[in-house]
Amino acid sequence: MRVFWQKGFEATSLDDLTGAMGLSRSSFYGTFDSKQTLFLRALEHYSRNGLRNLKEVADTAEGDAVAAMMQALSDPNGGPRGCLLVNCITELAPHDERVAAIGRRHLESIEELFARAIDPDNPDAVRDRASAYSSLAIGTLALRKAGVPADRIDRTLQQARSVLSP
Amino acid sequence: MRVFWQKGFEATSLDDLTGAMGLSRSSFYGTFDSKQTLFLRALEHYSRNGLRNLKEVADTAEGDAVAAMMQALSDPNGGPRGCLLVNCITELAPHDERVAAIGRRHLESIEELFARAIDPDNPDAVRDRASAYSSLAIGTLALRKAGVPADRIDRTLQQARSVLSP
DNA sequence: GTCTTTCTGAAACGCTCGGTCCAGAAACAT
DNA sequence: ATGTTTCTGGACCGAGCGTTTCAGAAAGAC
Repeated sequence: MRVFWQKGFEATSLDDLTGAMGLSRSSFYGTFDSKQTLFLRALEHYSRNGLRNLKEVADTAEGDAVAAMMQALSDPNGGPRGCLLVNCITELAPHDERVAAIGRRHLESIEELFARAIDPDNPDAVRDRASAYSSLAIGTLALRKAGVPADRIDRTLQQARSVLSP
Repeated sequence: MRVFWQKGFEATSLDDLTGAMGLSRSSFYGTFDSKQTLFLRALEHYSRNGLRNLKEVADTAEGDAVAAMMQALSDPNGGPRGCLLVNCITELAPHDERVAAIGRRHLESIEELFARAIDPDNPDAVRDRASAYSSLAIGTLALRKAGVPADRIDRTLQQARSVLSP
């Protein structure tokens, strides 16, 4: 998962994978069906993990939970290259429906977490606002990858939040 | 440019390019230095074109110019796969500073167009808001690529705009 | 016409890719 | 120790990649 995260699917070679896992090629193919299969499993794993972490951020945030979630999404500290699933959506979803489906499910879960954070009693009513928050956080990932300074991105998020808040 | 747009850099082969241009391999290498060089030129061309179009959308919009711009950015009708430059930022910018630089310049120009549309007299004062608009539009591109229905995306944009408006 | 320059189709180059194969090492049971 | 099963390093495969090369066609100059 970590290798795919760093390099993307196409740019990751079998040698990269076996090297990172300490496996020989034969063991690799004895354990996994193919690079594709491993990749899809890595995506599922990433999604589960990411959603669990985000939920924890939302639950343990002191003060504004939405702000904490946006910060976590927009600045994946430790994550080597933004959000793995967003990268994959951009790279592969238009040509691979399985990837698109995993990505769709992941994004919808994020929106739901936002909606619950905004209004725990009536999350359905704030669904569109939740969607706006998550789209905004995802958008800033592109800025970050392009090398826009972190403080400018933070100001953007802060500005958006202060206006989007109820 | 169109081929790179559809398939991304890595997935585009020399045969794809020469086929689309009606050139033989020798003519291709006689005209361009390499796939890389052609790619960077295609990016520059795309950026120029896209900014010109967006400016025209902003200038000729009847009613809310910001809304028209966001619609244009988020739904690249005719564009085969979202915004070429956003795709490239995701795929290549972390490993190629030249791509990152072109992307950064492009994003900054988009923000400036938004700022001018929001307040022609004092664009600098609304820079952060402009940045939020463009990040939001870019974020929805990911939703679209993942296959989220268009009407949901439109509602998201509308919701965000109505709250972000001054 | 002929000479010169510019172009181009096709073959080939060296390399890397994802995936397969198998002789033999390692582990285990008896 | 022996027989059986499980694993693995490394060679190998066919295919595709970006790039180079070059004989010969096309075009132009005179």
